[in-house]
Amino acid sequence: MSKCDQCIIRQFNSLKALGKDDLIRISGCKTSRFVQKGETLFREGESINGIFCIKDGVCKLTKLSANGKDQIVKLVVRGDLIGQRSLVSDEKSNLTAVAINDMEVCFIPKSEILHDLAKNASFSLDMLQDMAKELRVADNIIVDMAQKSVKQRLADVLIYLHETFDKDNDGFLTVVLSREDYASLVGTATESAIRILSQFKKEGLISTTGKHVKIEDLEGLRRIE
Amino acid sequence: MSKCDQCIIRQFNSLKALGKDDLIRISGCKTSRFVQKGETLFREGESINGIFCIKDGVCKLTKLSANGKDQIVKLVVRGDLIGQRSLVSDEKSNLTAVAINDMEVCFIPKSEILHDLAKNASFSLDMLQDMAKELRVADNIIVDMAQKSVKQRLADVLIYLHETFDKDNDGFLTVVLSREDYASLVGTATESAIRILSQFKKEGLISTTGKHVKIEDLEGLRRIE
DNA sequence: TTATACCTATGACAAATGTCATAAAACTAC
DNA sequence: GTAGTTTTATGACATTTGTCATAGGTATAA
Repeated sequence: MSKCDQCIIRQFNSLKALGKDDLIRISGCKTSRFVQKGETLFREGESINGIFCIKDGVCKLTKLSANGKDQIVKLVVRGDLIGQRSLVSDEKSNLTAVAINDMEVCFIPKSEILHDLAKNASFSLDMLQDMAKELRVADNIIVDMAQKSVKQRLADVLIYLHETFDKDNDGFLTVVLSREDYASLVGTATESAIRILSQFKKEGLISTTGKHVKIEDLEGLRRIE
Repeated sequence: MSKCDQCIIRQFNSLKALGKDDLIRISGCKTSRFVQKGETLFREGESINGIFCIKDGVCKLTKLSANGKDQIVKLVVRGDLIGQRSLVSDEKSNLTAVAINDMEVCFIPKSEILHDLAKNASFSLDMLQDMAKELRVADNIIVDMAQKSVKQRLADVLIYLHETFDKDNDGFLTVVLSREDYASLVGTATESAIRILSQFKKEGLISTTGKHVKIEDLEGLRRIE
């Protein structure tokens, strides 16, 4: 089993604030797990009792809305932690996590993390900063949802994907989302997402092959209004 | 000048986690301030360099959207703290704060709070929990913005106001918002908000006199879809 | 490979929401 | 109180978005 203190992933999240001895202690009780594409990591309403550290892959955090549709609240990528909120507020998860890729995740039980939160001020400050950042992003999403058109939001998502994820040799995004996922990210009907993506394709802003998407004209997407 | 350790307001926020000696130290450097209705506490992009504790009154936190409209992200009430995010992430404010009522606020400079964050684990844990809660609320708002109709969102806002704020002798809400504020809270055009409020009035769900609103049929509002 | 299920695409239409114009009401300053 | 200004109200219409139906593609497993 790999050790946390030798894991480069932790450089990308709050775990970097921990010292070597803490990391070794955590190594001893963490579990590692492979999650297949489409598999559910945890569901809304479940107690997670720990945090997940994403070693590889991508997953979507969704929330069931009043009308029965799942809405994607956030994409979580390699290096991110999930479950901090439920951990510190000692509540059940408000979100469902589903793998979009094959993933590799580590799970650190609650007690270990709480131990560090209570003892290590720089660790809890780091986590506080992380949450502050998430909150700022959430504020931006709220405003965008309220004020931007579906077309703009979809363009934003494409720009975000382009800036966040790798491309293959032909320039296609390595994250492959269904049209339903795109719809769920921007909060619209699947048909609307399909229609707008078709339009973007016609306008030469993107190209698609099946579910694979390539951004052809980033500046054009930025100009969408 | 009143002392923090004798202030009941702190029971409602993270400051309750501080001990008497810390509170007395803070008392010594805090400032107290009256803010008139309509006055701006701080603007998006400014450095706040501390946190505000709302002793009395209500204010709106808004964010300028790409299309130039102000969107209300949150209402902040008596007992709430503002500025924690910018404080811990050491960034300029991402929101503008404008008083909706006459307010009384205390301002605690950054250095004092950081001192406590670094030293007092239960204080920083409390603040962490507070932010976790805000984040959960933000997730809910994102989903609502994406999935609910304007009418539903406006009904939600009315229910929220009814549950959060006091009523006068005739049952009217003591918070008085302009139609523009209502529109900005749900993310719609002012005319749309006016139209829907008129409709609610016709249906007997609310009654209005000028800007004053009274919820007449809470259950009816909950049934809106 | 083929059958099957699922996903994508598109048209037609309905419903929701935004925009512009204008009038009435409410608020403010004098 | 009155004049002037802002806010609220409402109609008419344009635009956006959602819904339903249906057809064609694509992936997957036996």
